[in-house]
Amino acid sequence: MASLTKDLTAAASAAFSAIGLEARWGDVRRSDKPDLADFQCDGAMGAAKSAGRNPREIASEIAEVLKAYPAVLSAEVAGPGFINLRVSDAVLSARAADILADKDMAGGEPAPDPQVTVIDFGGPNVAKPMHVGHLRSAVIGDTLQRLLKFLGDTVTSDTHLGDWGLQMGHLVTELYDEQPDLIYFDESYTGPYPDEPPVTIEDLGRLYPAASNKAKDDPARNQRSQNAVAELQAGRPGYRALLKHFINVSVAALKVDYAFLNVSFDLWKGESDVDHLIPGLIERFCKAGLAEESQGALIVHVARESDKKEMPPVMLLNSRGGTGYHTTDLATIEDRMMHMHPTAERMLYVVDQRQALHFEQVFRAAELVGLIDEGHLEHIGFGTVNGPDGKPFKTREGGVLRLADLILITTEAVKEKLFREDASTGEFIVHDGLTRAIQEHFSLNRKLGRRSLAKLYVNLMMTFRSMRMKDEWNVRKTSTSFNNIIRKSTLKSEANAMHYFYGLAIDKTKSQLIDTIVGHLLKFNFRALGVFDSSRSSSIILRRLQEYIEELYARPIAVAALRFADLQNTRTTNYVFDIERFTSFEGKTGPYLLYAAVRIKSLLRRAEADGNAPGEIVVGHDAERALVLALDGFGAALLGAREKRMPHILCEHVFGLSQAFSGFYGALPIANESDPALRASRLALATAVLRQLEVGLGILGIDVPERM
RNA sequence: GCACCCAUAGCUCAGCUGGAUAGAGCGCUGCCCUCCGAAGGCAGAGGUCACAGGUUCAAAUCCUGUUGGGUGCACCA
Repeated sequence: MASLTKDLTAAASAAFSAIGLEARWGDVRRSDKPDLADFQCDGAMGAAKSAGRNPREIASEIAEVLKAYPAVLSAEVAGPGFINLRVSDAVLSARAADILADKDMAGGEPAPDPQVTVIDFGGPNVAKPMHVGHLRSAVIGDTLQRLLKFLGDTVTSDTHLGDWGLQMGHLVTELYDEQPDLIYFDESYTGPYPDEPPVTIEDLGRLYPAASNKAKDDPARNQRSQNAVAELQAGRPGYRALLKHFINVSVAALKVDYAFLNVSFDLWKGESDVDHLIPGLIERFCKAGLAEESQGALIVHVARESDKKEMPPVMLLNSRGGTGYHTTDLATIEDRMMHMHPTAERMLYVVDQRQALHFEQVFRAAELVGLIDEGHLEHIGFGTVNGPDGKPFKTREGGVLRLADLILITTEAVKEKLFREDASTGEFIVHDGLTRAIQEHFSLNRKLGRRSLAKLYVNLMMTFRSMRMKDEWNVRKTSTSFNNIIRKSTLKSEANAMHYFYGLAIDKTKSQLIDTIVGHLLKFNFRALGVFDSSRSSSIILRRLQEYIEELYARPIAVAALRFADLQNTRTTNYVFDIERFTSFEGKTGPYLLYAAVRIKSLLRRAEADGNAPGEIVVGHDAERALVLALDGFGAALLGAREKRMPHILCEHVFGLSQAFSGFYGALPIANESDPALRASRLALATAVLRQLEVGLGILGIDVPERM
């Protein structure tokens, strides 16, 4: 069964056709006014205009036809010619059951026109570390690949590394200046070259800016890099071997950041991979009579008579005989069209909006020379990530923010949110979910009773005390009251201190102990662990705690925060990066959505433990109706997001669904409902919501943990 | 200079193949935990949709112009 929206649209379209009007007027959507209707159709007014008839008359004719349709409970004409539709509770119940039964798509529908599609991520540059700008390409591109695959497209994703230009020349020459004796620079050497890379990722990060800065105001230095590129592109073996090392070292580092963000690729190709295709490609342009020489370069004119804007030519070869990204992009298109199985039908380039002109040029050139049919290359541009000043995000020092650092500060911001401090006692109140999660985590693996927790607490306090005494941490970072306690003169003796802390521990419950321990660890960012004797059992427990909090708890939240923050914005506009807002557990954020899903999981766990199973869905209450109507919109959201290549459409749906669930949850008992039939029905509804939420979030690259 | 994008609530943003009283989040005000995770819910205040014309029964949405902001314009990719 298709979605209700789709069914009703089909019915209305048929009704319009039946009275000799265009079917397109039958478009039905969710009603703007939930008190008046479930759905509405506004087509009568448009149809009336083009047919020269009375809109209300047409609307009532259509409404009459729709009334006979089994799914329609009522069809009323309102205002100038709106048709308000209501569907019965039985229809909503059936639709909900359908969605619940749909294990594969959770109520979505496959695309009507699946295609073999390549997604090009407009590659990170091998010479430069990934920065905030790459967040967008990674996250948007990855979401599109998940979305298209989910809807039935055959997708191949390719990082398309930037590994082929002046940047490589800079790396080669700067490395030469540092280590001229490396075997790679010996022209008489014929190989083989060592397997071990001569540089680390840190070296790359240092070499490129160094060379780039020097080259800026030293033309001779720049010339050296350009010459090195020419030699590299001409195939000098030592340089080729270096290139390979640079790429490998860089890719290894990139994989770490991408893995954190849940981003993966089918192909890790780069510009250098199509080098061998370039001579043939140039030949092809020449034979077609498209290439011409201009100012020492070989160019292709792509301007058209109808162009309003200036359209610079594509440069196949620069005046030094080198190739830039125009040429490699074209060669890459050729490569994909010739060598992919099945043959690519469409290519999406997920690259900064500022590259729009470049892609228009390349697309035109590709179409001119017949590499691909017109309209099958799409630039999926996106806006910049801005700082609070509304300008592209910069660090305090004015440099670009590295993606790795962005991930780090996001994770730290999440950890900050996991506890608050009671100002009067200096005790920590850790987020309820984390306490629960830890309790469960430890109870699964080992018995961690109140007694051992108390011991752990005392050990930790004693460690803090000794650190404090040695001034090993910044006093300002310590809470005032805790600082006061530790500085009490009576605690100067170790024996007294231990006695005192045991006293405190005895008064605490198990979860208070956990909160205090975890709060201190979060507050001091686990620094205390470093001074623990690693052989002590408390140290092992604390380390496992740290691992648990960081890997299994903070990380999923940070990923959700980061990905959702980026994806919920309209792809094409710039957005302001506000870490506090994104990591907030309140509002339209990743963490909120996770919370919504986790709460359902918790609910269902409880019901299961009580022996209560989901059953037949019987919709009755308004909150239930609203929830099913929200579920019904999934398919349209997915298809809309695919058609427009706009992930925020899916974000809107997922957020709206969790809001609808919260309304349902607040209005009605679910696991606590005493009537068994109602309870079973609501549990089934909750199950359907959870599934769709998990599927939707999964497409956004966000995994839902069991607890948070 | 030329071109493209943007301007909607105090803030951050949806809505833009024209449709009813322009939506959401944050913030603000008030209620709701002996009850399933209150990181929640419900209710409320808050808007000349930058400005001026035009098309239309109907404009935040389409057209023209103005102002203000961003971006790009062949040898870095």
